[in-house]
Amino acid sequence: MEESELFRKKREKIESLRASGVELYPNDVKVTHRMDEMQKNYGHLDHDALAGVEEHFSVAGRIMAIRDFGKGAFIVLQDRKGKLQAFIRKDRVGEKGFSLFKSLDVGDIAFVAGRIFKTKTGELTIEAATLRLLAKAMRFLPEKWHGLTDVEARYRQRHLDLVMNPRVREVFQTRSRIIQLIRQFMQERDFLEVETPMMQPIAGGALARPFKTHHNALDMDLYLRIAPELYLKRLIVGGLERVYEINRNFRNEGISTLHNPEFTMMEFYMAYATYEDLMVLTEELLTFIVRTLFGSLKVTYQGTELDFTPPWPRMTVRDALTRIGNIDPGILGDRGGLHKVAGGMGLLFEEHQPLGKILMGIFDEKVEGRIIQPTFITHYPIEVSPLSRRNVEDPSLADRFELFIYGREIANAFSELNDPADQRQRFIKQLQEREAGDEEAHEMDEDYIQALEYAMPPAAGEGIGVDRLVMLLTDSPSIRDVILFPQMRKKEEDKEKTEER
RNA sequence: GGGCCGUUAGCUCAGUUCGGUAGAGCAGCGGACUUUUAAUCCGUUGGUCAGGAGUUCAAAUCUCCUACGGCCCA
Repeated sequence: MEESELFRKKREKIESLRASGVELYPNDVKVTHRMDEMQKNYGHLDHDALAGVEEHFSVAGRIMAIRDFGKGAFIVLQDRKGKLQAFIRKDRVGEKGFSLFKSLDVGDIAFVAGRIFKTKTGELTIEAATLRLLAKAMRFLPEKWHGLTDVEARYRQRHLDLVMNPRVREVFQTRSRIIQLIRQFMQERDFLEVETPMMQPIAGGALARPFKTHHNALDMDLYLRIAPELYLKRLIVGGLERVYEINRNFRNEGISTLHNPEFTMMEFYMAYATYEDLMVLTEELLTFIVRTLFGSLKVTYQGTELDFTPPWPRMTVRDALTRIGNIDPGILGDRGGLHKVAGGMGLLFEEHQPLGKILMGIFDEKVEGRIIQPTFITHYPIEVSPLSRRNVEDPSLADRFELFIYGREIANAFSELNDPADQRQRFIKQLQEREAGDEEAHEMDEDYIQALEYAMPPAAGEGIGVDRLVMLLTDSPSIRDVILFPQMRKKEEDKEKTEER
């Protein structure tokens, strides 16, 4: 690619700097303080109080601004947690230090050591006794005032987004905190964190299209997992009783503000528990996270207040369809009526499709988006729940719930099906649907059935969509805002490069 | 998959209505300035107008195709 004049000049400037003996990328300084702790510990002191602080401070960070006055200047340094202004005076850093300063640019990484003081305008400032260049930037940062706003550039060059937008750094710090709180909560309840295969010979545990790959040495097709479920339940068979995993799932489907092909799921299984126990546990987990983060159970998401105060409403799929979706209860068991209603919404179902599937299609259309406050929806049709335990009173229903918040599915849980004979029948049903053209239907997994034949204790399990949870708790409108490197199409020039190879 | 909108300097954006020599701010470069806060002041460089084709005496602007992105719908 043709280099613009701007970059050419910059490169020449830096080469002459290198030729003059300035080390461009040294790594021999010790940083003693962080910007945010300095602001916190000394920001409130006045000029005279700071004059009594004898301590020397060593800080480093990216130069975000330079305000030059000839024989003195202010530079703004940014580290991972904050910013601090440094004052460079010719009569303090000396001739050599000052000429180094004159070569510095916005975007460079610099080191400053010295004492602190307050300026006339009341800003905490470190006065440089020592100034070092730590890493020279070859490229220009985006504009200081507007920053980087182009969403495509923000996702493709997340490093720049992170440099320029403090809010983005906060989102990912909060994401890390949320995951840490999940681990703390699960550990306190004696759950064991485990890792199960990401590459599986059969992509099971959910109804979705997988990514396919191939192992050369074994000459064997493998799938990136769509869920860890069947492996985690093998661990329940093995007697671990309480396990969880926080890891990526991969689904070969569309991309939207709610879907990324790889996304993070917290999935856990608990022996001797039912889906009803998990509703309580879910309330406890989320309220623990929300309360720790906000000190309150009320969170504003995109201008809407979400109230996490338990207990959260519980409603069956059937009731939700009639009360929230305004579907005539008389047609819920009537195939003809359901087809008509679904058709009216532009949903086309073939004749052989099970009733439960049509029901859930209507649910997705008419109900899901309208559930704003945290709500458990229970009693799912058995046909769309091939791994769930059957309800004792009504065998057409599963002992299952999903948690919805702000119109989105956040969690999915059920009492586990541990009867191997029933599990085999369910897989056979799924196979029939697959043969009828449903690519998302579950595959037969003999190995898993064999594991169940050794007896799995009664158990319940749940998956929580971590990205979507982080969206809610960071007020992020798109899943791409909470995934550091969301999936993007290749740019044209990259495609050409690939073809050249 | 469909609809709408967008892509102009390193960044943020005008310019497209109604075709007539490509603009601003920041950044950069040169200069002044030792307590500034988007520092200020003087001067100044920088463009494959996403890519391609077409219409036209003339296209950033009109038409078509392609790529990428955003929002909405499926």
